[in-house]
This record gives sequence, C-alpha cells and structure tokens, in this order.
Amino acid sequence: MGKHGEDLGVVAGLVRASFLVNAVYAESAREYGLTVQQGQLLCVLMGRPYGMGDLGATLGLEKSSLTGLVDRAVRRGLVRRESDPDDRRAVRVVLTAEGRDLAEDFYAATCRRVADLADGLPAADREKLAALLGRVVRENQVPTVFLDAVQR
Amino acid sequence: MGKHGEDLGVVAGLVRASFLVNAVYAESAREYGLTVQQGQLLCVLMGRPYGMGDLGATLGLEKSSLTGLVDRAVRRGLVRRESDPDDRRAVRVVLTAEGRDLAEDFYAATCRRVADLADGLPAADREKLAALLGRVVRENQVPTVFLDAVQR
DNA sequence: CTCCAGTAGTTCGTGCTAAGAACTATGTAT
DNA sequence: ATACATAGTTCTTAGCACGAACTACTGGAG
Repeated sequence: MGKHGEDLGVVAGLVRASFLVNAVYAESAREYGLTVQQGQLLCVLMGRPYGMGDLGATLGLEKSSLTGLVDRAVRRGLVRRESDPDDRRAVRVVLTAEGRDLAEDFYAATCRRVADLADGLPAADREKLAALLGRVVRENQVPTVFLDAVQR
Repeated sequence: MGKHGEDLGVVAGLVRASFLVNAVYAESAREYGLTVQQGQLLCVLMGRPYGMGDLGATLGLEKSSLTGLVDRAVRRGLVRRESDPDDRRAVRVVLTAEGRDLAEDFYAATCRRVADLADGLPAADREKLAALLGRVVRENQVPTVFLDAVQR
C-alpha cells in the first residue's frame, strides 16, 4: 500500500493546512509591518546569528536572494551584519535590539494565531496531531525555521 | 487549558510542516516551469472557471494582484479570459487545453511529492493525521485551493 | 427614463522576492 | 606561488502583492 486513493486525504490535509498557516503567517507579518520573508528571517535569527550561507540553506534561498533580504532588514534597523573575525570573507547576520524585540513580539503573536487554528481540537487530539506532524517533519529534515523548544 | 506551553508542539509542527509543503510545492512548480502562484492558480481552475473576484477570495489576493497573475498565465497560454455573457463587466478565467494538461500533470506530481512526505508513517497514522488536519482545515474554512475529492 | 450608488476589472506606481551569471576578496592546499 | 574553493555582492530579469485611482457596466430609486 502507500500509494493509494485515500492518500489524497493526507495530501489535501497537508496542502490546505499549509495554505492556512501561510495565510496566518502572512497576516501576522503584515500586522507587524513585515513581509513573510522578513518575519522568517527574524524568527530564524532569534535562535542565533547566521552567516549568509547557512541562512540560505535554512531558508531555502540562493545567496543572491539573501543579500537583498538582509539589506532591507538592515535598512529597517532589524538586523546587522557583523564581520566574522575568523574569516574575513564571512559575515554574521545578527538581530539588533530593535530586531529582537520585534522578532519576539511577532513570534509570540504568530504562535498564538497558529495555536488558534488548532483550538477546536480537544487537547488529546492536539497532542496527537503534534506528534504526527513532528514525525513527518523529523523524517524530512526540515530546517528549524521556527523555534524547537521554548528555550528563552 | 488550551493556551499553554505544550501548544508549541502543535504550533511548531504546523509551521514546519507548512514550510515543508511550501518547499515541495515550490520545487514541483519549478520543475513544471511555473511559479508557486501560477501553480495554485491552475489547481484552483482545475475545478471550474472563476471570475476575478472569486479567484481573489479563494487565493487570498487583492484583485489588483490578480490581473497580473492572470495576464502572465494568459501570455503563457495556460488560461483564457472569457467574458461573462450575463454581466459584461465580469470575466471568467478558464484553463486552456494546454493549461489543463499542465495543471493535471503538475497536480499529480505535487500530490505524489506531498504524499511522499508522509510516506514514513504507517497507514493508520496517515489516516489519523489526515483526519486531524481535515478537522483543523474545516474548522477554519480554508478555501479549496487543492482538490477535495478525486472527482475525475 | 435618468441618475446614482455599487460592483467587476484594469492601470499605475512602489517595494519586495527570487534566481542565475559574473564578479571581488579571502582562504586553503599543493 | 599557483590554483582552486568559499563567502558574499552586484546586476539583470521576471514575477508578486498592494493600494489608489480609474473605466465600464449593473441594478435600483425616484
């Protein structure tokens, strides 16, 4: 089995849920004056600074796409480029204080919103859903674009 | 309960799964020479023709954003604007033959890919996941951007 | 019938996103 | 020292998304 008709259930579920999450994410970003990509950038950087290369790998973008994204974030004062002392080619992108504040607010608001999506489910089902999604995610090596654990 | 710490499980799961699906969708689109948005447009139109207004509502876009999207799809010969005989302001966007073929191929390929994401799960868990996502989706009134049932 | 408010789409201007190719500068191995 | 690889940027092209202003048509109210 595996490749049969009823798979459409999971497929449609995943695609639509993803559509839903995208919409929520976009709305949340908009509310904070961010684009989705900028929001993602901030969320990734909440964990730690990244070089342009790692950032590209994490976000699934070419390096040339990143330059602009980071440029705009710099222009908005959300992010700073620090040069890596160990490698003068390299750069570390770091949140500014303002960027961190915004990132945290945005992150919290987005979490709240996404959590609301699953609000209708009883707690047990929510946990089950989390477990199943967790497995899917783990088996497909998704980079951590959104925090793993609450590690503040 | 409801708004507690362990909700992060569902939230992170949803967000990352969504990231995963987005990536798969983008890759699939790219392979077919489409952008994600064009792919979405085609998938929506597989079901039936839409007016610009409905299309905007379904895809979550402003009408001004749609003009261009449809224009480009028209330029590529994937879609056609038919004027509604009952309302001369209105337009119905319809797949061309070429557009339908491409849409069907793209849809099938994307389904396959998304299904692969859940491949690691035993069938019973896949069904459970589908059911849970189905509930989330239903309770949040997601427009049908991806087919509901296999209605060929 | 006329006027007018509302609806369906388009146009225009702005800013953002994404990619590839060509390039600079630095690092590393031989 | 040469030569190759790596980290980022620049430039160009194409597409996306929005709001504001606009055109064209519709459906009522007087």
